Amino acid sequence: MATTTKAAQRAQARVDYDAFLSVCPSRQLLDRISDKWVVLVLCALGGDTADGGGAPRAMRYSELSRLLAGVSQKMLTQTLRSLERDGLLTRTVTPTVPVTVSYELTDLGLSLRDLTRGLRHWAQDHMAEVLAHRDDHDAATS
Amino acid sequence: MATTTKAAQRAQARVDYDAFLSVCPSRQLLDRISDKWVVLVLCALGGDTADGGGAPRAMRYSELSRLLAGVSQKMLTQTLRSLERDGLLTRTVTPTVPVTVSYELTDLGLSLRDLTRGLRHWAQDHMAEVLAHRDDHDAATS
DNA sequence: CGGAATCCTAACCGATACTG
DNA sequence: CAGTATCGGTTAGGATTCCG
Repeated sequence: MATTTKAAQRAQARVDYDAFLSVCPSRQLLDRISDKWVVLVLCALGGDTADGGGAPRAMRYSELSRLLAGVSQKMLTQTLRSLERDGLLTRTVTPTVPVTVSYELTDLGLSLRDLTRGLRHWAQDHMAEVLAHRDDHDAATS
Repeated sequence: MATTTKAAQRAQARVDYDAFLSVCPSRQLLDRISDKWVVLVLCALGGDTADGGGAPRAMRYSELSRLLAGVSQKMLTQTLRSLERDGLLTRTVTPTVPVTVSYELTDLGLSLRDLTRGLRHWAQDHMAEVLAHRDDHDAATS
């Protein structure tokens, strides 16, 4: 055995490359932010509906579920949990007869929402352009 | 058989819910943007390195590969292809002896980079805050 | 109502090997 | 150098069912 071993080389590489983006602490957050459902939940709770208007407001679980629709309750719950854990939203349980739970963005969550809103608007604004490029490319490489 | 059938109900639901966010055309773009490697490639080509400075510049495949490091060539190629297809960057092949390929952001890509840069900065700025919340939460739910 | 637990498939993604 | 092709492990994520 012994002799170099690819594993050792890989381990070394894993140390070397970390310089730029890999273990940068913001990477973990970036990964979290770059989650599809995270962005959508932020949009929903932030009142950033399709028309771009609306004020932030608390919403109940079922309300979110209905609004985001395409999401399974598993993903919704999972997303809400992680956002709560990170302090981007608060979860309030009201022990009424059938339990009532409402979610609301914190200041931290609101600040992030401003950015995700930008992403949404960019997507809307440049949609046509991107689709045009896509067609050109597909036609050229057919 | 016949009788309602859950499948039919689900099919109906699938039509109903599309109103808000599901089939909104910006959703497809949002999904693309919300990709980890897409954001990193944009940062790299946009000159948005860890220190936040730098001007956009063309980069070669191997250069990107080295800079992003954690990425496999499969993911890098795949990401670059999709970005090229969407017109966010250009791929230029120079038929030198060993082929030279360089990638550069288009205006469209640059406009998106401005947003992803914002995300990166948000992540850096609020990193500590998020981690603090996370600790609190973990301690409370232990 | 608002979840948690289970199962199970589809996709992502990394490692390897081969091409031009 | 800059890819493509293939295989396999890991995980995301959907459907279903049950619980407080």
